[in-house]
Amino acid sequence: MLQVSRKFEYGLHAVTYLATKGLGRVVTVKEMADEMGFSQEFLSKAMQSLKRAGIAASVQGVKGGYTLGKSTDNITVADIALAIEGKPHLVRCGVKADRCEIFSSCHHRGYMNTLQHKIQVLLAATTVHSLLKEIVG
Amino acid sequence: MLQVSRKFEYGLHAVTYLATKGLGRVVTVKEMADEMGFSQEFLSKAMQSLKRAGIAASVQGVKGGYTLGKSTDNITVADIALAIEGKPHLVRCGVKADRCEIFSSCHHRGYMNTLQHKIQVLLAATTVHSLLKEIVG
DNA sequence: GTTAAACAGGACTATTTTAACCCTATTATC
DNA sequence: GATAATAGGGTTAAAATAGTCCTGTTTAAC
Repeated sequence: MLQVSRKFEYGLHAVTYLATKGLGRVVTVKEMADEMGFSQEFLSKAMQSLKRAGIAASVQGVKGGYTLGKSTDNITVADIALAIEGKPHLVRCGVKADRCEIFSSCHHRGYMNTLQHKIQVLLAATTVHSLLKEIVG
Repeated sequence: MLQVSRKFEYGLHAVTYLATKGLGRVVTVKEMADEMGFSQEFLSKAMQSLKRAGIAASVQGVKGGYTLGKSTDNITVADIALAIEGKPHLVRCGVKADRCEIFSSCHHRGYMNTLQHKIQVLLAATTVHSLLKEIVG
């Protein structure tokens, strides 16, 4: 519970990997998957999500691959989470009200929403740039 | 992702329900399940977890049931989460290192740990007492 | 212009986790 | 002793996640 998905972990690793390679360098999914030791196909899905969100940019064709789509101080952990997992919903009723048996009488929706918002703020407070400093430093 | 489990939701509702009934009143699982409209058996498991953690107290036998085990300002949302879901692990390597393919070369463990800690602080900042004020007010 | 290396993405399968249920104790009241 | 409750182990069912497969498209190199 309250665990990040593997796809998100993959995506985060990929973004920092791209970042350390510099903006110019085009990196293939194969290279990243080999380097980091996880499924190429699955990482590929994560990259596609990141691309759609503008966090990564892709080059198609033979010499193709991915680069970052924005500067590292313009990408937050929250952006990556949103790109890969969509809007967060701490509780079920956030996804669909009918997933909650007691939607109409629920007392916690207010609290849960502010809690979710605070977690969001936490994620948005870290940019890839600041993450990198931790890694290098 | 980053969603609270149903068992936790049940537990939280149960705790606030008990709290509104007052410390003296012994409430059966059946009553709570009926009132809140969810599975009696499953809620029962949540109550057992809460009891083991001292958040709820139980009375066995015919007139038995549950009451709160502590005062409402002595129970935080973090306590309930811990009682029901155990120690939180935002990332897999927190559960078992061998669940992570790149444990030794991972760059994010530090960040993930502080992030988890901050979420923990967030949950610990809300007591059942303060939750109740929101509900009544 | 054909080939090959890469991304794009839909559809499917497998695995894991979560939720729910069943059944048998045990406890205590009447 | 009957009954109404908690206690809890074990099993099944459902849902979410992770991973695979396959086919198409793009483009560089030959």
